[in-house]
Amino acid sequence: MAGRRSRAVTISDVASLAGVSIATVSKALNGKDNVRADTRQRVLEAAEQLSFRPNALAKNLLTGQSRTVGLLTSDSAGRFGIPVLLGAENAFGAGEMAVMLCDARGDVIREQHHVRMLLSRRVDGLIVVGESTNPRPSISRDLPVPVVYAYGPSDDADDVSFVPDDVGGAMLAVRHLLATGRRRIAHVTGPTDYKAAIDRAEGVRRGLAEAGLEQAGETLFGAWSQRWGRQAAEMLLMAQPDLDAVFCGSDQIAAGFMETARERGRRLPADIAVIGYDNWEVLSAETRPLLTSVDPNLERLGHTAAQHLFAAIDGKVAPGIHTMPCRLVIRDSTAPPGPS
Amino acid sequence: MAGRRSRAVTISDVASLAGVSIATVSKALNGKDNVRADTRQRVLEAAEQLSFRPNALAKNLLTGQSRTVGLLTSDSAGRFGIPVLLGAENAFGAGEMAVMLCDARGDVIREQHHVRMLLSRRVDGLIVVGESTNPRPSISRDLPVPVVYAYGPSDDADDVSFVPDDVGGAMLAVRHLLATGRRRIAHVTGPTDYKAAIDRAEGVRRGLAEAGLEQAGETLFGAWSQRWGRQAAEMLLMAQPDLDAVFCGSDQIAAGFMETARERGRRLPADIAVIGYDNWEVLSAETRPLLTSVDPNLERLGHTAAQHLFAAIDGKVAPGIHTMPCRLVIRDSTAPPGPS
DNA sequence: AAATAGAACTAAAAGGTTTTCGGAAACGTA
DNA sequence: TACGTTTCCGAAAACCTTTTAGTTCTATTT
Repeated sequence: MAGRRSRAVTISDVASLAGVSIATVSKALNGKDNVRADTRQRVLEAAEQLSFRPNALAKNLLTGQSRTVGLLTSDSAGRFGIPVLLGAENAFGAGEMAVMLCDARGDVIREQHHVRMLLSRRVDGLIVVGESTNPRPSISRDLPVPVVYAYGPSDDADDVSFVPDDVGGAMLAVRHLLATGRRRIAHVTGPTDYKAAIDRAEGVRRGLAEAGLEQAGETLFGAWSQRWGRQAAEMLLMAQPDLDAVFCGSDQIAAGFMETARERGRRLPADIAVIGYDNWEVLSAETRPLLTSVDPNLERLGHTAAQHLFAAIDGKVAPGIHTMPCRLVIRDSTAPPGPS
Repeated sequence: MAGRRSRAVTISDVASLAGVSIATVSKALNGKDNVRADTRQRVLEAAEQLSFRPNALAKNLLTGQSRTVGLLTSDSAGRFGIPVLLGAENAFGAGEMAVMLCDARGDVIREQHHVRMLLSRRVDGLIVVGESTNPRPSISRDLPVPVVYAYGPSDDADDVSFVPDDVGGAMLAVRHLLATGRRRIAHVTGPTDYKAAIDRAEGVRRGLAEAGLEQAGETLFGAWSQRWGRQAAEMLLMAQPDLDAVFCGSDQIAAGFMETARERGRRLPADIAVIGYDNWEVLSAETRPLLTSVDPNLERLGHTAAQHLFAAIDGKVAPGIHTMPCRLVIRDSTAPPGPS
């Protein structure tokens, strides 16, 4: 066990041991000029011997920058926050930046509390991760540091937001279905109070319009759950017996749909092709057949958000809502009907 | 947008505005004695007016404590790390503690890098979250701060580790199956190189031994996936036609098992009861019937780990591996066979 | 040998806060 | 008035590092 509360070793300790001034130690350790090679060597050895680590607190106090950003999330489950965090950490990684993670659990009070705490620690910037793609109240007003919104955009057009291109993602899916010969395409998605559901439905409309086709029935709005997928399958298979493809608004819906479709004797993907959304490997890599899915590229989104936060810290701001392209991960559930 | 690089307001600004010394401001703001009520009021108003936030960097430099802990995780997906993080954040929350999250992605070099970075920032302690319950190399040697291991224990018995009680969790499951009248119980679980799989199998053995019963066939070790659950179901239903319960080592395995069992015409839970492990709501709340599952209580584990880290920071260490009890979440998949 | 240029090094200040200690004011008592 | 006691306030030190401006050393040139 650790915990010896022995006073931490400081730059002066290194200086005494090496027999030089602290200024020289600082320069030697930071690779600055005007230090003789053998002196630098002596300092390095002394530092090594004492296992000296410069106190970042002191350095940061001096420079006024903490080399830290706050990541404020609301989705405790981490479904969307985590990939963004990973991307951000990746972008910062090499640069010795640290991420302080705070989960507000959808509570405004807690969020304000966290913001205050982060500000008093002098974070250099903030990334706010929404729990959905619905716009959320801005917190940037009167904050002394730049803020970047990821996944859920700010409702203030002057803020910088990065969101996945749900319309484009849905179009990718539809185009792929059309390219593999499907023509009677239905769409099952989540609740109407999710912008993601509305956007994806719009993408379907546009994708089909491009090809001069009609959607097979109205978009079915429900929930993001597997259960709704099963329920929608019952309805669709009954109402539209000649359906040859379904684009689902989430992998969960798709998993549910496929389960019921199989039970009802439809061959997948021969009779009906299925595409999901989110490319949540837990599901998409476990369905039968393996599920083709739209991947919103969240890790890249986080990466980009972090890079832009960097730029904003340096004063280069690019306000507005930036939509980030999705990509389609093609698996077995959309193989062409084929002769097999 | 924010980003005005106006010099941050300091305690001196407040002092000037209130017409007192900075010492008085400090005392007034921190609720110390020896400051007259009206003076304190004046200071508070001045601070409010300038929206002054004390610079935590300066305070921490002085006290030598950063009121920050590092959370080092290896499971990028966050499957286990996140609940632990939430629990830890909860435990710290009120106390103005902050969490710096670092993901090492299973890379030793990256881990060391992160540890160095955290130490130079003078974190008060470290929580290390393993990616499995297998013991992992200790990092506590020669670290100047206390370390607590969560989920994956340290291989050094002098360290403090908190792990879920997998043996006990499995016993809970078996006892529940026995209590609902099941007698021919099989066990399907993950790969043998996971301690979790071994432990749960051991729990099954003990649970059945308590009741003087034999396990229905050998434990089937495979993978943690749904696919393996389906495969195991094929084998089990063939080899042991009179099976009346299956305890699965993960919810994914259970979901796969149930899917195939249904396809093979078994009525669930009438013919066969099923229990999963992890209580991963994404799955357990979506299976048909809803899945009874052992919940390893990870959030509580994280909470406890954080509390003990606190204690360790204050010098109270309790070395050893502490196993934390699981709880059984009973849903429909284990309803008694009943007359219905 | 002296002068000079350049390299190598150091003293000191700065950054914002808390805390200690000494001093001043206010008040009561003799 | 003189003195003691509280009560309140402020000056200054401490935390640890980086940077600036200045000082000392070394080597080269005259």
